[in-house]
Amino acid sequence: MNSVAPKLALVDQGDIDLSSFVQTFPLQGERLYQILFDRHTDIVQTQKARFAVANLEKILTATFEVSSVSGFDRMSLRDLSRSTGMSMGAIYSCISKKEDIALMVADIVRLSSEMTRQHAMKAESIRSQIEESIRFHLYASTLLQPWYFFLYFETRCLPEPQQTESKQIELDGIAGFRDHIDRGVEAGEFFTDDADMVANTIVVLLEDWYLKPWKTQLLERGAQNRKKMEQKIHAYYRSLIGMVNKLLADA
Amino acid sequence: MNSVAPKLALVDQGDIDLSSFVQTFPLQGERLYQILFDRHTDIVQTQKARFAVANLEKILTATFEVSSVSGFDRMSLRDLSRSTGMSMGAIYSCISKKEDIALMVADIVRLSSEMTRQHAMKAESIRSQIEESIRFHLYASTLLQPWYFFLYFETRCLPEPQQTESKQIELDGIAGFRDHIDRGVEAGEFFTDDADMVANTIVVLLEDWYLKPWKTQLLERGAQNRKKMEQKIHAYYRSLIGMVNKLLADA
DNA sequence: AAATAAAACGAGCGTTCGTTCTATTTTTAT
DNA sequence: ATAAAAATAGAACGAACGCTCGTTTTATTT
Repeated sequence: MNSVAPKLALVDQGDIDLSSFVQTFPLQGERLYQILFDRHTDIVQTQKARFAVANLEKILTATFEVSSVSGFDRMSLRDLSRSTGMSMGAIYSCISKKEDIALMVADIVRLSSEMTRQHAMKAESIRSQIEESIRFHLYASTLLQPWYFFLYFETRCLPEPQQTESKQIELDGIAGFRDHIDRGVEAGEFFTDDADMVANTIVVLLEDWYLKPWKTQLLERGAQNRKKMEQKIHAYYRSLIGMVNKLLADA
Repeated sequence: MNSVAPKLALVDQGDIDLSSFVQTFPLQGERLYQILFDRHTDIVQTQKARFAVANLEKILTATFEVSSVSGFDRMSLRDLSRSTGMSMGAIYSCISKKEDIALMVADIVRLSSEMTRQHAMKAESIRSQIEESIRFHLYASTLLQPWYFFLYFETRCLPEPQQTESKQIELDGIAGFRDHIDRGVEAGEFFTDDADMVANTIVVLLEDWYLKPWKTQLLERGAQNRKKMEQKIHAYYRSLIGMVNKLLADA
Protein backbone atom coordinates (compact mmCIF):
# COMPACT_ATOMS: atom_id res chain seq x y z
CA MET A 1 0.00 0.00 0.00
CA ASN A 2 1.35 3.35 -1.04
CA SER A 3 1.88 5.69 1.88
CA VAL A 4 -0.08 8.31 -0.05
CA ALA A 5 -3.34 6.41 -0.28
CA PRO A 6 -5.41 7.33 -3.35
CA LYS A 7 -8.43 9.44 -2.61
CA LEU A 8 -11.81 8.03 -3.46
CA ALA A 9 -12.30 8.30 -7.21
CA LEU A 10 -14.08 11.45 -8.16
CA VAL A 11 -14.87 10.51 -11.76
CA ASP A 12 -17.20 7.89 -13.14
CA GLN A 13 -15.69 4.54 -13.83
CA GLY A 14 -17.85 3.68 -16.83
CA ASP A 15 -19.18 0.34 -15.79
CA ILE A 16 -20.66 1.52 -12.55
CA ASP A 17 -22.32 4.79 -13.46
CA LEU A 18 -26.01 5.54 -13.27
CA SER A 19 -26.86 4.29 -16.76
CA SER A 20 -25.41 0.85 -16.16
CA PHE A 21 -26.96 0.78 -12.71
CA VAL A 22 -30.36 1.47 -14.23
CA GLN A 23 -29.79 -1.37 -16.69
CA THR A 24 -29.12 -3.96 -14.00
CA PHE A 25 -31.09 -2.85 -10.94
CA PRO A 26 -34.12 -5.14 -10.82
CA LEU A 27 -36.37 -3.06 -8.56
CA GLN A 28 -37.78 -0.90 -11.33
CA GLY A 29 -40.77 -0.65 -13.63
CA GLU A 30 -42.83 -3.73 -14.28
CA ARG A 31 -40.24 -6.07 -12.76
CA LEU A 32 -40.58 -4.30 -9.43
CA TYR A 33 -44.28 -5.10 -9.23
CA GLN A 34 -43.75 -8.60 -10.53
CA ILE A 35 -41.33 -9.14 -7.66
CA LEU A 36 -43.86 -7.66 -5.26
CA PHE A 37 -46.46 -10.08 -6.60
CA ASP A 38 -44.16 -13.09 -6.29
CA ARG A 39 -43.05 -12.23 -2.77
CA HIS A 40 -46.54 -11.61 -1.41
CA THR A 41 -48.76 -14.35 -2.76
CA ASP A 42 -50.28 -14.55 0.71
CA ILE A 43 -51.35 -10.90 0.62
CA VAL A 44 -52.29 -10.37 -3.01
CA GLN A 45 -55.71 -11.84 -3.70
CA THR A 46 -55.63 -11.42 -7.46
CA GLN A 47 -54.51 -14.64 -9.10
CA LYS A 48 -53.42 -13.70 -12.59
CA ALA A 49 -50.06 -11.96 -12.48
CA ARG A 50 -51.02 -9.74 -15.39
CA PHE A 51 -53.82 -8.06 -13.46
CA ALA A 52 -52.04 -8.05 -10.14
CA VAL A 53 -48.93 -6.36 -11.49
CA ALA A 54 -50.90 -3.62 -13.21
CA ASN A 55 -52.99 -2.97 -10.12
CA LEU A 56 -50.11 -3.06 -7.67
CA GLU A 57 -48.44 -0.40 -9.77
CA LYS A 58 -51.57 1.73 -9.68
CA ILE A 59 -52.04 1.26 -5.94
CA LEU A 60 -48.47 2.00 -4.91
CA THR A 61 -48.04 4.93 -7.25
CA ALA A 62 -51.26 6.46 -5.96
CA THR A 63 -50.32 5.72 -2.35
CA PHE A 64 -47.07 7.66 -2.68
CA GLU A 65 -48.84 10.54 -4.33
CA VAL A 66 -51.79 10.78 -1.98
CA SER A 67 -50.00 9.99 1.28
CA SER A 68 -47.22 12.48 0.60
CA VAL A 69 -49.72 15.25 1.22
CA SER A 70 -50.73 14.38 4.75
CA GLY A 71 -49.57 10.90 5.57
CA PHE A 72 -50.67 7.30 5.22
CA ASP A 73 -53.15 7.45 8.10
CA ARG A 74 -55.04 10.34 6.54
CA MET A 75 -55.14 8.70 3.14
CA SER A 76 -58.51 6.98 3.00
CA LEU A 77 -59.14 4.03 0.72
CA ARG A 78 -61.73 6.20 -0.96
CA ASP A 79 -58.97 8.67 -1.82
CA LEU A 80 -57.01 5.74 -3.15
CA SER A 81 -60.02 4.53 -5.10
CA ARG A 82 -60.47 7.91 -6.73
CA SER A 83 -56.77 8.31 -7.45
CA THR A 84 -56.28 4.85 -8.95
CA GLY A 85 -59.58 4.82 -10.79
CA MET A 86 -60.23 1.42 -9.19
CA SER A 87 -63.28 0.56 -7.15
CA MET A 88 -63.05 -0.33 -3.49
CA GLY A 89 -63.67 -3.93 -4.40
CA ALA A 90 -60.88 -3.96 -6.95
CA ILE A 91 -58.45 -2.60 -4.40
CA TYR A 92 -59.47 -5.28 -1.95
CA SER A 93 -59.04 -7.98 -4.53
CA CYS A 94 -55.41 -6.85 -4.78
CA ILE A 95 -54.60 -6.34 -1.10
CA SER A 96 -56.31 -7.68 1.96
CA LYS A 97 -55.69 -4.85 4.42
CA LYS A 98 -54.65 -1.21 4.15
CA GLU A 99 -51.60 -2.04 6.25
CA ASP A 100 -50.45 -4.48 3.54
CA ILE A 101 -49.47 -1.53 1.38
CA ALA A 102 -47.02 -0.33 4.02
CA LEU A 103 -45.73 -3.87 4.52
CA MET A 104 -44.91 -4.21 0.85
CA VAL A 105 -43.08 -0.89 0.80
CA ALA A 106 -41.02 -1.95 3.80
CA ASP A 107 -40.20 -5.23 2.09
CA ILE A 108 -38.89 -3.56 -1.06
CA VAL A 109 -36.76 -1.05 0.85
CA ARG A 110 -35.32 -3.86 2.96
CA LEU A 111 -34.56 -5.78 -0.23
CA SER A 112 -32.89 -2.76 -1.77
CA SER A 113 -30.76 -2.20 1.32
CA GLU A 114 -29.69 -5.81 1.26
CA MET A 115 -28.69 -5.53 -2.40
CA THR A 116 -26.64 -2.43 -1.59
CA ARG A 117 -24.81 -4.31 1.12
CA GLN A 118 -24.16 -7.28 -1.16
CA HIS A 119 -22.84 -5.06 -3.91
CA ALA A 120 -20.44 -3.09 -1.69
CA MET A 121 -18.94 -6.31 -0.31
CA LYS A 122 -17.60 -7.13 -3.76
CA ALA A 123 -15.32 -4.08 -3.85
CA GLU A 124 -11.67 -4.74 -3.14
CA SER A 125 -10.11 -1.88 -1.19
CA ILE A 126 -11.64 -0.37 1.89
CA ARG A 127 -11.94 3.01 0.24
CA SER A 128 -13.85 1.55 -2.67
CA GLN A 129 -16.16 -0.34 -0.32
CA ILE A 130 -17.10 2.96 1.27
CA GLU A 131 -17.34 4.58 -2.13
CA GLU A 132 -19.51 1.82 -3.55
CA SER A 133 -21.80 1.76 -0.54
CA ILE A 134 -22.44 5.44 -0.94
CA ARG A 135 -22.81 5.37 -4.69
CA PHE A 136 -25.08 2.34 -4.80
CA HIS A 137 -27.23 3.70 -1.99
CA LEU A 138 -27.62 7.03 -3.74
CA TYR A 139 -28.63 5.33 -6.98
CA ALA A 140 -31.07 2.93 -5.35
CA SER A 141 -32.66 5.53 -3.11
CA THR A 142 -33.08 7.85 -6.08
CA LEU A 143 -34.88 5.28 -8.20
CA LEU A 144 -36.94 4.21 -5.18
CA GLN A 145 -37.22 7.65 -3.60
CA PRO A 146 -40.94 7.48 -2.81
CA TRP A 147 -40.46 4.05 -1.27
CA TYR A 148 -37.58 5.10 1.01
CA PHE A 149 -39.36 8.31 1.91
CA PHE A 150 -42.59 6.50 2.72
CA LEU A 151 -40.92 3.93 4.95
CA TYR A 152 -39.08 6.61 6.91
CA PHE A 153 -42.20 8.59 7.74
CA GLU A 154 -44.75 5.80 7.95
CA THR A 155 -42.84 3.18 9.87
CA ARG A 156 -45.20 3.83 12.75
CA CYS A 157 -48.09 2.49 10.68
CA LEU A 158 -46.41 -0.90 10.73
CA PRO A 159 -46.84 -3.59 13.40
CA GLU A 160 -44.25 -3.46 16.17
CA PRO A 161 -41.82 -6.16 14.95
CA GLN A 162 -41.48 -4.40 11.58
CA GLN A 163 -40.94 -1.06 13.31
CA THR A 164 -38.01 -2.45 15.24
CA GLU A 165 -36.62 -4.02 12.10
CA SER A 166 -36.67 -0.69 10.23
CA LYS A 167 -34.76 0.98 13.03
CA GLN A 168 -32.29 -1.89 12.99
CA ILE A 169 -31.63 -1.42 9.28
CA GLU A 170 -30.53 2.14 9.96
CA LEU A 171 -28.29 1.10 12.85
CA ASP A 172 -26.76 -1.62 10.67
CA GLY A 173 -26.05 0.99 8.03
CA ILE A 174 -24.12 3.12 10.50
CA ALA A 175 -22.34 0.10 11.92
CA GLY A 176 -21.35 -0.94 8.40
CA PHE A 177 -19.67 2.37 7.65
CA ARG A 178 -18.00 2.47 11.06
CA ASP A 179 -16.67 -0.99 10.42
CA HIS A 180 -15.19 0.05 7.09
CA ILE A 181 -13.63 3.11 8.70
CA ASP A 182 -12.19 1.17 11.61
CA ARG A 183 -10.60 -1.33 9.26
CA GLY A 184 -9.25 1.46 7.09
CA VAL A 185 -7.65 3.15 10.09
CA GLU A 186 -6.23 -0.15 11.30
CA ALA A 187 -4.78 -0.88 7.85
CA GLY A 188 -3.25 2.60 7.76
CA GLU A 189 -5.23 3.65 4.69
CA PHE A 190 -6.45 6.81 6.40
CA PHE A 191 -6.97 8.31 9.84
CA THR A 192 -9.73 9.76 11.96
CA ASP A 193 -10.21 10.20 15.69
CA ASP A 194 -14.00 10.12 15.42
CA ALA A 195 -15.12 7.13 13.36
CA ASP A 196 -18.58 7.18 14.92
CA MET A 197 -19.22 10.71 13.81
CA VAL A 198 -17.94 10.15 10.29
CA ALA A 199 -20.08 7.03 9.87
CA ASN A 200 -23.11 8.75 11.31
CA THR A 201 -22.64 11.77 9.07
CA ILE A 202 -22.51 9.62 5.95
CA VAL A 203 -25.71 7.80 6.85
CA VAL A 204 -27.55 10.97 7.78
CA LEU A 205 -26.56 12.65 4.52
CA LEU A 206 -27.66 9.60 2.54
CA GLU A 207 -31.02 9.84 4.29
CA ASP A 208 -31.17 13.54 3.54
CA TRP A 209 -30.92 12.79 -0.16
CA TYR A 210 -34.20 10.90 -0.33
CA LEU A 211 -35.97 12.69 2.52
CA LYS A 212 -35.46 16.23 1.25
CA PRO A 213 -35.22 15.97 -2.51
CA TRP A 214 -36.47 19.55 -2.80
CA LYS A 215 -33.16 20.69 -1.36
CA THR A 216 -31.05 19.56 -4.27
CA GLN A 217 -32.91 17.37 -6.70
CA LEU A 218 -35.23 18.04 -9.57
CA LEU A 219 -38.61 16.61 -8.80
CA GLU A 220 -40.05 16.62 -12.30
CA ARG A 221 -39.98 13.34 -14.13
CA GLY A 222 -39.44 12.84 -17.83
CA ALA A 223 -36.71 12.07 -20.29
CA GLN A 224 -35.58 15.66 -20.69
CA ASN A 225 -34.67 15.70 -17.00
CA ARG A 226 -32.85 12.36 -17.02
CA LYS A 227 -29.58 14.04 -17.86
CA LYS A 228 -30.07 16.80 -15.31
CA MET A 229 -30.98 14.30 -12.63
CA GLU A 230 -27.85 12.31 -13.35
CA GLN A 231 -25.78 15.46 -12.98
CA LYS A 232 -27.45 16.26 -9.67
CA ILE A 233 -26.73 12.82 -8.27
CA HIS A 234 -23.11 12.99 -9.23
CA ALA A 235 -22.75 16.49 -7.87
CA TYR A 236 -24.11 15.27 -4.55
CA TYR A 237 -21.96 12.16 -4.73
CA ARG A 238 -18.84 14.23 -5.33
CA SER A 239 -19.75 16.56 -2.47
CA LEU A 240 -20.22 13.62 -0.16
CA ILE A 241 -17.02 11.89 -1.20
CA GLY A 242 -15.13 15.17 -0.97
CA MET A 243 -16.33 15.55 2.56
CA VAL A 244 -15.41 12.00 3.51
CA ASN A 245 -11.95 12.62 2.12
CA LYS A 246 -11.55 15.66 4.31
CA LEU A 247 -12.74 13.79 7.37
CA LEU A 248 -10.63 10.72 6.63
CA ALA A 249 -7.23 12.29 6.16
CA ASP A 250 -4.30 10.23 4.95
CA ALA A 251 -2.66 8.32 7.76
CA MET B 1 -7.09 39.10 12.05
CA ASN B 2 -4.32 36.60 12.61
CA SER B 3 -3.58 34.49 9.56
CA VAL B 4 -3.82 31.41 11.77
CA ALA B 5 -7.43 31.82 12.79
CA PRO B 6 -8.28 30.25 16.15
CA LYS B 7 -10.24 27.05 15.91
CA LEU B 8 -13.66 26.97 17.47
CA ALA B 9 -13.29 26.70 21.21
CA LEU B 10 -13.42 23.12 22.36
CA VAL B 11 -13.85 23.84 26.03
CA ASP B 12 -16.72 25.37 27.93
CA GLN B 13 -16.52 29.06 28.48
CA GLY B 14 -18.24 29.06 31.84
CA ASP B 15 -20.97 31.56 31.26
CA ILE B 16 -22.49 29.83 28.29
CA ASP B 17 -22.49 26.19 29.35
CA LEU B 18 -25.54 24.02 29.85
CA SER B 19 -26.11 24.97 33.49
CA SER B 20 -26.28 28.66 32.76
CA PHE B 21 -28.36 28.00 29.68
CA VAL B 22 -30.85 26.09 31.81
CA GLN B 23 -30.99 29.02 34.19
CA THR B 24 -31.92 31.55 31.52
CA PHE B 25 -33.84 29.64 28.87
CA PRO B 26 -37.50 30.53 29.42
CA LEU B 27 -39.12 27.64 27.56
CA GLN B 28 -38.99 25.21 30.45
CA GLY B 29 -41.15 23.88 33.25
CA GLU B 30 -44.06 25.93 34.41
CA ARG B 31 -42.97 29.04 32.50
CA LEU B 32 -43.21 27.17 29.24
CA TYR B 33 -46.89 26.42 29.79
CA GLN B 34 -47.52 29.91 31.11
CA ILE B 35 -46.14 31.24 27.84
CA LEU B 36 -48.31 28.80 25.92
CA PHE B 37 -51.32 30.05 27.84
CA ASP B 38 -50.49 33.70 27.23
CA ARG B 39 -49.87 33.19 23.52
CA HIS B 40 -53.08 31.26 22.89
CA THR B 41 -55.82 33.01 24.81
CA ASP B 42 -58.01 32.52 21.76
CA ILE B 43 -57.71 28.75 22.01
CA VAL B 44 -57.65 28.07 25.74
CA GLN B 45 -61.11 28.38 27.25
CA THR B 46 -60.05 27.99 30.87
CA GLN B 47 -59.86 31.44 32.42
CA LYS B 48 -57.65 31.06 35.46
CA ALA B 49 -54.03 30.71 34.44
CA ARG B 50 -53.31 28.39 37.33
CA PHE B 51 -55.65 25.70 36.01
CA ALA B 52 -54.82 26.22 32.39
CA VAL B 53 -51.08 25.91 32.96
CA ALA B 54 -51.42 22.68 34.92
CA ASN B 55 -53.71 21.16 32.30
CA LEU B 56 -51.65 22.27 29.33
CA GLU B 57 -48.71 20.53 30.91
CA LYS B 58 -50.71 17.34 31.37
CA ILE B 59 -52.06 17.46 27.82
CA LEU B 60 -48.74 18.11 26.09
CA THR B 61 -46.78 15.66 28.18
CA ALA B 62 -49.34 12.96 27.47
CA THR B 63 -49.48 13.85 23.78
CA PHE B 64 -45.73 13.33 23.42
CA GLU B 65 -45.91 10.05 25.26
CA VAL B 66 -48.93 8.59 23.50
CA SER B 67 -48.23 9.88 20.00
CA SER B 68 -44.64 8.67 20.05
CA VAL B 69 -45.95 5.13 19.80
CA SER B 70 -47.85 5.42 16.56
CA GLY B 71 -48.30 9.05 15.70
CA PHE B 72 -50.60 11.96 16.39
CA ASP B 73 -53.32 10.77 14.02
CA ARG B 74 -53.66 7.44 15.79
CA MET B 75 -53.74 9.05 19.21
CA SER B 76 -57.43 9.37 20.03
CA LEU B 77 -58.68 11.95 22.49
CA ARG B 78 -59.97 9.04 24.53
CA ASP B 79 -56.38 7.82 24.81
CA LEU B 80 -55.45 11.32 25.87
CA SER B 81 -58.24 11.42 28.42
CA ARG B 82 -57.08 8.17 29.95
CA SER B 83 -53.43 9.18 29.92
CA THR B 84 -53.96 12.63 31.44
CA GLY B 85 -56.62 11.51 33.88
CA MET B 86 -58.74 14.39 32.59
CA SER B 87 -62.29 14.13 31.33
CA MET B 88 -63.20 14.98 27.77
CA GLY B 89 -64.83 18.16 28.98
CA ALA B 90 -61.70 19.26 30.81
CA ILE B 91 -59.59 18.66 27.71
CA TYR B 92 -61.98 20.66 25.59
CA SER B 93 -61.90 23.57 27.99
CA CYS B 94 -58.17 23.71 27.46
CA ILE B 95 -58.12 23.26 23.69
CA SER B 96 -60.86 23.73 21.14
CA LYS B 97 -59.70 21.27 18.51
CA LYS B 98 -57.29 18.34 18.48
CA GLU B 99 -55.25 20.21 15.89
CA ASP B 100 -54.65 22.99 18.43
CA ILE B 101 -52.22 20.73 20.24
CA ALA B 102 -50.05 20.46 17.15
CA LEU B 103 -50.34 24.19 16.53
CA MET B 104 -49.06 24.96 20.02
CA VAL B 105 -46.10 22.64 19.57
CA ALA B 106 -45.24 24.30 16.28
CA ASP B 107 -45.49 27.69 17.94
CA ILE B 108 -43.05 26.82 20.70
CA VAL B 109 -40.51 25.28 18.34
CA ARG B 110 -40.73 28.34 16.10
CA LEU B 111 -40.18 30.52 19.15
CA SER B 112 -37.20 28.46 20.22
CA SER B 113 -35.66 28.67 16.75
CA GLU B 114 -36.11 32.42 16.75
CA MET B 115 -34.40 32.69 20.13
CA THR B 116 -31.49 30.64 18.82
CA ARG B 117 -31.11 32.99 15.89
CA GLN B 118 -31.27 36.05 18.11
CA HIS B 119 -28.69 34.64 20.47
CA ALA B 120 -26.17 33.72 17.77
CA MET B 121 -26.38 37.19 16.25
CA LYS B 122 -24.85 38.62 19.40
CA ALA B 123 -21.57 36.76 18.95
CA GLU B 124 -18.67 38.77 17.60
CA SER B 125 -16.50 36.68 15.31
CA ILE B 126 -17.86 34.57 12.50
CA ARG B 127 -16.51 31.40 14.03
CA SER B 128 -18.22 32.10 17.30
CA GLN B 129 -21.48 32.84 15.52
CA ILE B 130 -21.33 29.36 14.01
CA GLU B 131 -20.27 27.91 17.33
CA GLU B 132 -23.03 29.65 19.25
CA SER B 133 -25.69 28.68 16.73
CA ILE B 134 -24.72 25.05 17.11
CA ARG B 135 -24.38 25.11 20.86
CA PHE B 136 -27.58 27.00 21.50
CA HIS B 137 -29.52 24.79 19.12
CA LEU B 138 -28.21 21.65 20.78
CA TYR B 139 -29.18 22.93 24.21
CA ALA B 140 -32.63 24.10 23.18
CA SER B 141 -33.46 20.99 21.18
CA THR B 142 -32.35 18.81 24.08
CA LEU B 143 -34.59 20.55 26.59
CA LEU B 144 -37.43 20.60 24.07
CA GLN B 145 -36.62 17.26 22.46
CA PRO B 146 -40.21 15.91 22.39
CA TRP B 147 -41.41 19.19 20.91
CA TYR B 148 -38.84 19.27 18.10
CA PHE B 149 -39.35 15.58 17.44
CA PHE B 150 -43.12 15.94 17.33
CA LEU B 151 -43.05 18.87 14.93
CA TYR B 152 -40.70 17.06 12.56
CA PHE B 153 -42.88 13.98 12.26
CA GLU B 154 -46.31 15.52 12.63
CA THR B 155 -45.94 18.61 10.48
CA ARG B 156 -48.31 16.98 8.05
CA CYS B 157 -51.08 17.13 10.65
CA LEU B 158 -50.92 20.92 10.41
CA PRO B 159 -52.85 23.07 7.95
CA GLU B 160 -50.99 23.87 4.75
CA PRO B 161 -49.65 27.35 5.61
CA GLN B 162 -48.01 26.00 8.78
CA GLN B 163 -46.52 23.08 6.86
CA THR B 164 -44.83 25.45 4.46
CA GLU B 165 -43.62 27.57 7.34
CA SER B 166 -42.00 24.59 9.05
CA LYS B 167 -40.15 23.72 5.87
CA GLN B 168 -39.07 27.34 5.56
CA ILE B 169 -37.60 27.30 9.07
CA GLU B 170 -35.31 24.46 8.05
CA LEU B 171 -34.28 26.18 4.83
CA ASP B 172 -33.58 29.37 6.77
CA GLY B 173 -31.40 27.38 9.15
CA ILE B 174 -29.30 26.08 6.28
CA ALA B 175 -29.16 29.51 4.66
CA GLY B 176 -28.02 30.98 7.98
CA PHE B 177 -25.05 28.64 8.28
CA ARG B 178 -24.17 29.07 4.63
CA ASP B 179 -24.22 32.79 5.10
CA HIS B 180 -21.84 32.56 8.05
CA ILE B 181 -19.54 30.32 6.06
CA ASP B 182 -19.56 32.53 2.99
CA ARG B 183 -18.67 35.56 5.08
CA GLY B 184 -15.94 33.64 6.84
CA VAL B 185 -14.42 32.58 3.53
CA GLU B 186 -14.67 36.12 2.20
CA ALA B 187 -13.00 37.48 5.32
CA GLY B 188 -10.24 34.90 4.99
CA GLU B 189 -11.00 33.29 8.33
CA PHE B 190 -11.19 29.84 6.79
CA PHE B 191 -11.72 28.12 3.46
CA THR B 192 -14.05 25.62 1.84
CA ASP B 193 -15.01 24.86 -1.73
CA ASP B 194 -18.40 23.45 -0.73
CA ALA B 195 -20.17 25.84 1.63
CA ASP B 196 -23.57 24.37 0.77
CA MET B 197 -22.54 20.91 1.83
CA VAL B 198 -20.95 22.07 5.07
CA ALA B 199 -24.01 24.11 6.00
CA ASN B 200 -26.35 21.28 5.11
CA THR B 201 -24.30 18.79 7.08
CA ILE B 202 -24.43 20.92 10.20
CA VAL B 203 -28.21 21.30 10.01
CA VAL B 204 -28.78 17.63 9.33
CA LEU B 205 -26.60 16.59 12.26
CA LEU B 206 -28.43 19.03 14.53
CA GLU B 207 -31.68 17.41 13.45
CA ASP B 208 -30.21 13.98 14.06
CA TRP B 209 -29.59 14.91 17.68
CA TYR B 210 -33.24 15.35 18.55
CA LEU B 211 -34.67 12.88 16.03
CA LYS B 212 -32.57 9.89 17.03
CA PRO B 213 -31.75 10.36 20.70
CA TRP B 214 -31.40 6.59 21.07
CA LYS B 215 -28.22 6.80 18.99
CA THR B 216 -26.25 8.79 21.50
CA GLN B 217 -28.33 10.16 24.31
CA LEU B 218 -29.63 8.76 27.52
CA LEU B 219 -33.38 8.71 27.48
CA GLU B 220 -33.99 8.28 31.17
CA ARG B 221 -34.88 11.40 33.07
CA GLY B 222 -33.90 12.23 36.59
CA ALA B 223 -31.30 14.11 38.54
CA GLN B 224 -28.77 11.27 38.62
CA ASN B 225 -28.60 11.44 34.84
CA ARG B 226 -28.30 15.20 34.61
CA LYS B 227 -24.55 15.00 34.73
CA LYS B 228 -24.36 12.16 32.21
CA MET B 229 -26.68 13.99 29.87
CA GLU B 230 -24.52 17.08 30.04
CA GLN B 231 -21.48 15.00 29.18
CA LYS B 232 -23.28 13.48 26.20
CA ILE B 233 -24.28 16.86 24.83
CA HIS B 234 -20.78 18.18 25.06
CA ALA B 235 -19.31 15.07 23.53
CA TYR B 236 -21.65 15.52 20.58
CA TYR B 237 -20.91 19.22 20.49
CA ARG B 238 -17.18 18.60 20.39
CA SER B 239 -17.63 15.99 17.66
CA LEU B 240 -19.63 18.41 15.61
CA ILE B 241 -17.22 21.30 16.09
CA GLY B 242 -14.30 19.01 15.37
CA MET B 243 -15.89 18.07 12.11
CA VAL B 244 -16.66 21.64 11.16
CA ASN B 245 -13.04 22.50 11.85
CA LYS B 246 -11.88 19.79 9.49
CA LEU B 247 -14.28 20.91 6.79
CA LEU B 248 -13.46 24.59 7.23
CA ALA B 249 -9.70 24.51 6.96
CA ASP B 250 -7.63 27.62 7.66
CA ALA B 251 -7.46 29.90 4.65
C1' DA C 1 -73.23 -19.72 -28.19
C1' DA C 2 -72.99 -21.26 -23.90
C1' DA C 3 -70.45 -21.88 -19.76
C1' DT C 4 -67.12 -20.72 -16.52
C1' DA C 5 -64.07 -18.32 -13.57
C1' DA C 6 -61.72 -14.25 -12.48
C1' DA C 7 -62.06 -9.39 -11.73
C1' DA C 8 -64.46 -5.09 -10.95
C1' DC C 9 -68.06 -2.78 -8.90
C1' DG C 10 -70.08 0.30 -5.22
C1' DA C 11 -73.73 0.50 -1.70
C1' DG C 12 -73.75 -0.51 2.84
C1' DC C 13 -71.99 -2.68 7.21
C1' DG C 14 -70.16 -2.00 11.86
C1' DT C 15 -66.91 0.75 14.18
C1' DT C 16 -64.37 4.62 15.77
C1' DC C 17 -63.38 9.17 15.57
C1' DG C 18 -63.66 14.21 17.09
C1' DT C 19 -66.76 16.83 19.22
C1' DT C 20 -70.78 18.49 21.92
C1' DC C 21 -73.80 18.40 25.63
C1' DT C 22 -76.00 17.49 30.12
C1' DA C 23 -76.22 16.59 34.85
C1' DT C 24 -73.59 16.34 38.88
C1' DT C 25 -69.82 17.06 42.06
C1' DT C 26 -65.67 19.39 43.59
C1' DT C 27 -62.83 23.28 44.15
C1' DT C 28 -61.89 28.15 44.59
C1' DA C 29 -62.57 32.88 45.91
C1' DT C 30 -65.09 36.34 48.32
C1' DA D 1 -71.59 30.61 53.65
C1' DT D 2 -72.27 31.19 49.02
C1' DA D 3 -71.77 32.02 44.29
C1' DA D 4 -68.67 31.26 40.48
C1' DA D 5 -65.54 28.44 38.14
C1' DA D 6 -63.73 24.02 37.06
C1' DA D 7 -63.79 19.16 36.62
C1' DT D 8 -66.19 14.88 36.08
C1' DA D 9 -68.52 10.91 33.80
C1' DG D 10 -70.64 9.53 30.12
C1' DA D 11 -74.46 9.72 26.61
C1' DA D 12 -75.17 11.24 22.12
C1' DC D 13 -74.08 12.95 17.40
C1' DG D 14 -72.71 13.02 12.64
C1' DA D 15 -68.97 12.21 9.71
C1' DA D 16 -65.63 9.32 8.07
C1' DC D 17 -63.26 5.23 8.36
C1' DG D 18 -61.72 0.29 6.90
C1' DC D 19 -63.73 -3.37 5.07
C1' DT D 20 -67.40 -6.86 3.12
C1' DC D 21 -70.49 -8.79 0.02
C1' DG D 22 -74.04 -9.62 -3.45
C1' DT D 23 -74.03 -8.36 -8.00
C1' DT D 24 -72.39 -7.24 -12.68
C1' DT D 25 -68.84 -7.15 -16.21
C1' DT D 26 -65.12 -9.06 -18.69
C1' DA D 27 -62.13 -12.54 -20.53
C1' DT D 28 -61.38 -17.13 -21.70
C1' DT D 29 -62.63 -21.83 -22.70
C1' DT D 30 -65.76 -25.29 -24.19
